[in-house]
Amino acid sequence: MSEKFDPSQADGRWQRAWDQAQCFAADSNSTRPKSFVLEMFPYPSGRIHIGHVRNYTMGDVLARYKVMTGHEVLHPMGWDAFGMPAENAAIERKVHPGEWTYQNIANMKEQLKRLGFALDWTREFATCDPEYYGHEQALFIDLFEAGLVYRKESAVNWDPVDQTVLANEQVIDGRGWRSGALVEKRKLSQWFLKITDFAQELLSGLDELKDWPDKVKLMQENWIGKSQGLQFTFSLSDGESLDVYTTRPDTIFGASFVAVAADHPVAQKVAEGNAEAQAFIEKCREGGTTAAELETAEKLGFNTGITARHPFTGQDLPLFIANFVLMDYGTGAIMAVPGHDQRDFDFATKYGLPIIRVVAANAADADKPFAGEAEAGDGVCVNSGFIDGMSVAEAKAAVIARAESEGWGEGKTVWRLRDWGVSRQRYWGTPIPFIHCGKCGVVPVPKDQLPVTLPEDVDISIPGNPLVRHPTWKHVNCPSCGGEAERETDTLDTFVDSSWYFLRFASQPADRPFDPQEVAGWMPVQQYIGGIEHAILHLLYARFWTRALKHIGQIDVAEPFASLFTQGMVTHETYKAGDGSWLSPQEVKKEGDDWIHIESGAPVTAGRVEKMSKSKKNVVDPDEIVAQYGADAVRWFMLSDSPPERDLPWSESGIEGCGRFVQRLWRLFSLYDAGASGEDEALKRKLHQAIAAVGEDIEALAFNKAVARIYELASIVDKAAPSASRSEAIATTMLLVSPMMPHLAEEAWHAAGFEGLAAQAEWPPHDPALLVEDEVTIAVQVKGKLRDTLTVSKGLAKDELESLALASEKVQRAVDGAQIRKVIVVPDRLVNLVI
RNA sequence: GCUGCUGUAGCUCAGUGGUAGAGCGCAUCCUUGGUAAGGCUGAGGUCGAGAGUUCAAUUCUCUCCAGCAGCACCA
Repeated sequence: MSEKFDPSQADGRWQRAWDQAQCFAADSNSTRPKSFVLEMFPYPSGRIHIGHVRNYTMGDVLARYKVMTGHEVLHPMGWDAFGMPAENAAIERKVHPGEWTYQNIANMKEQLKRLGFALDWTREFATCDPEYYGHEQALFIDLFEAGLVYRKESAVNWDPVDQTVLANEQVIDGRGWRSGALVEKRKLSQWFLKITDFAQELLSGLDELKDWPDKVKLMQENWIGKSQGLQFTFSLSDGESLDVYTTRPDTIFGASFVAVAADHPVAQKVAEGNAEAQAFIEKCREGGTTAAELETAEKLGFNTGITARHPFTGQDLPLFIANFVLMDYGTGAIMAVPGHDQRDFDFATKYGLPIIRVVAANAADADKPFAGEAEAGDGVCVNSGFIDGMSVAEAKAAVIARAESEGWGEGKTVWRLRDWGVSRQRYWGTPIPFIHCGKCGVVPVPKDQLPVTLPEDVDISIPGNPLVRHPTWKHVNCPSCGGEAERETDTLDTFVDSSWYFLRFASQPADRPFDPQEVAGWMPVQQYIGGIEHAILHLLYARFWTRALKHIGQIDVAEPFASLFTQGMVTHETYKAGDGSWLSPQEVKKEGDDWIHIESGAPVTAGRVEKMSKSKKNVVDPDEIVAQYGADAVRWFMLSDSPPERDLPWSESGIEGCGRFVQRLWRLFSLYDAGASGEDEALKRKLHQAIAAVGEDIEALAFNKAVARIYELASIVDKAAPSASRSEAIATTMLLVSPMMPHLAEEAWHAAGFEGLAAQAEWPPHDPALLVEDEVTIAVQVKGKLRDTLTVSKGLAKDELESLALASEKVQRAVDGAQIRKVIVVPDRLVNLVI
């Protein structure tokens, strides 16, 4: 064995060996238990960043561990390759988006390979491969035929300069993020997926996801936003009627006014003959919608002069147009109960409207005044006619029942979730496979004509969708009547591409999207790992697609990801110069307690530890550190220190320490001696405890704990005297670190003379009998304070422990002749003398 | 405002109803043919604050404080 481990030549050598042995190609026909380990596939932006390295290292350790514990593992990798950055790059660099994308994929694949990930590259694909998106088009048509896809006029953000629709996130302060043009609301015919049909399923399905973080489930629950209440109709004084929705029908007797949104038809009608109302509506529209603005925005209203008749009391309630009522939730109109809703309370206070108590802690408090704010809590109904004395829950049911029997309202469930608009007026996406015919309407492209591919000869540098202005692409004959027709020129939201890619990883027939049998063998994904930023959209869409495909009978699994893990970010310190510009960590140094700029000597502000980003200059390039320290040290660092779900602060000393530990293990491994003899019982126990603990930690994704165990084991083995037991411990340690430091493990395994690859070796079994110590240390306390310890054999009887404790000189001194009132003996743990 | 998570050594984190731990960092010493390094030894903790339960609380319960994150005029 050489004296140092040299990653620069060992890493590549073992990576090639794994390739040649096809170690990580998944066999769908294997009889072993199957395990599908998946990390969220990357967008091919050009370079792997450190967050990818952390994400994929975690999945890799689990995948390698699963291989070693006898599983047939599917651990694939691919590319979420459609999207806007490719179009932007095309504009900036005058290259075709496809060329740019595939070049990035080639580069990033090389980077991933240098990290030694145990990936099945035979199943690699990019979502921009016509083969992949062709199957996606087929699935889209299937969903259309099942009634889960429809078209509807919908208001979109339209950038008049770039001639495109923008996502909400791309509109900043009302302007297009790139053009800076004022964004217009435009009505366009858009494609939608009926995710709302699955709202209840997606909500109740969360309960079955035992191995998902509560945080993510809660976020999805909020997003789906189920609320139950009463929708009912007010008769208005102008002869019309108005529907309102409330989740608090129990407070209906406390309603003192009615309010509609500025965009509500009732408000529009009032504005027709009333300039003042018109001006008020305009003012409402100007209001911002950010959280901060909402926090401080004053409640404003306009009294229409119309009144609404209360269904129970017959009272005439004034009807306001109010800025805090939203058109797109419920019916866009509310009954306002100032006593029990803070917004209504603020409004009523401002406009001098009655504030009536209808819920109180008990009947005696029926006329208790309000303490300056609304009371939203539970209690009993008061001042409320026939529901007086009922609990809030009883009253809700009673009011709904009465409304239904009298025919002026009904119990209703309202969802915050909206149908998913998937139309994008973009080039670099999956073409929506439909044809518009003047005679036949919207006709799906016949499946034998799929894929509908993107034309290559496009000029993307001028604004607008190149598919629209392409000379020939959109002109086709109607598949139904044969007449002249036009292709749909919208492409699909890229979230569609990532909503079913795991199925394509599991099964890749040429003639259909996937094979249901094969999918059944692999799905659901046993462990999915990715960033928390996808907690809602991607994970909800993927759950929806899976359920939709089950609904139309294509697969038999309802939830795609049995277990989800959201890993933390990699962070780094930030530094700012006096002029506010960011400095990289290489440009600064610490002098005493202050930071200074190395070049100029000027003082520098050490900023927060933040997510690595180019703009803040606190990035570390994976390639550079792999070249410097080797893949194993980098992988080890990604796993050590922080728990995987928390942020990991990058540090120079940390990676150096990891590099040293790799060498330290190498020296330890070089002590392996097949001919050593002699038993070391104590070492054996430590070894078997470590085997069990490391395995448990990896299965629980507690990688930092597994790392700590290995540090501990390495110290113990290092200090042990040579023996057959020590050699066994050294060889076993090679296997224990193999999932985390696979290159070092292979090199040592090979140098020690073992056959085969460490990556394919069996995970060392542990002997449960060796997990318990045969000697234990007993604490001896006097009045709960530790006075002495005793080392005794395990399982010693209580009375023997007691007499041993009393015999202790230190204990006698502490007792100091006092009378012992009680003795507490916990076998194998302690003796406590109470005096 | 609502919801969730986190407070243990200088830093990053394990852990436990009964003796407070690891890595890094720091200090001392040794090695100077493992050397842009290796090793020995060591210092360092009111386990966020307070109260309760208990023979015994860092651990269980409650209250509070601080930090982080998500959601939010959702009727």
